[in-house]
Amino acid sequence: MIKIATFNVNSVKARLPRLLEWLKSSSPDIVCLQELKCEESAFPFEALLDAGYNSAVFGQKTYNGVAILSKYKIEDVAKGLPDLDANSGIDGGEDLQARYIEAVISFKGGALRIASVYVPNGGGDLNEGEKVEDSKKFIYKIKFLQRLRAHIANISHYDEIQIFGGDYNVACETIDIFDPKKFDGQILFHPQERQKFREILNGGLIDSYRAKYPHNQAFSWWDYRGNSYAQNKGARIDYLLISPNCADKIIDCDIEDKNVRDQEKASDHCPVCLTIS
DNA sequence: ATGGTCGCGAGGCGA
Repeated sequence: MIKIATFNVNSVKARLPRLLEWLKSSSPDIVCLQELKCEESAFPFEALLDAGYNSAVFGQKTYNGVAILSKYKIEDVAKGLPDLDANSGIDGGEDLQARYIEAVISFKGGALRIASVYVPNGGGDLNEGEKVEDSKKFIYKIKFLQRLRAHIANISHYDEIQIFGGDYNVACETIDIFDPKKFDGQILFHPQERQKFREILNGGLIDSYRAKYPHNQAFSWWDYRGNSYAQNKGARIDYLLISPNCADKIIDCDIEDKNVRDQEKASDHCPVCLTIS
């Protein structure tokens, strides 16, 4: 058995005590982290090594930043999505935002490819009369999802288990957001981003939590504002997407908000976990 | 309620 998790920590430095507590209680083997909000040089490698985890880090000052933690050796680390579309128009063709890291992890009985993904939020203030789907940030989000889908397709022929864990900033279906009518056309639940997310699933990846629990409503993120967690006004935007060859290996999936999201100095996200045989 | 609350870094941006 191997336990894999994804957790948007909203600053790894601010969250370090909470992260270490959770690692101890949950004891995942592999963790995808997002929103480190620090450069690699400031990442708490030693504290995590003391807790039993190796780290591979793609950092960035102030914003973004992704990492992979593992009790096992981390190999073949790749940072950033390959620029598969020369006309992506992102920072002149090269994406300078640290939103994707991928590696191979070997353990007793096998190996898997793991990616930590931080899809752009795509929201924010709009210019006068501007629609969500016309904003620069939203267009960047859609392009990122397209690039991610293309990369997943390009490596889908490998003979290995593949897991793409992360904050996708998209609630997939109406069950995945607390007020789907209110959020229809808004960020996190706009038809265009839901379509792009669905294209990734239709490309062959499986939403492991939904596969295990087809009808459960469970959220992985609650806004800091408006006392949202206490009222359970959240969304399921953090996913562990798995390759089809892993579908029959699912033992359990958990969204671990208890003793995490309700703590003092909590992230606005909670960990999502998957145990496979 | 065009608000609200975090984190970063030192004013405003991003989420």
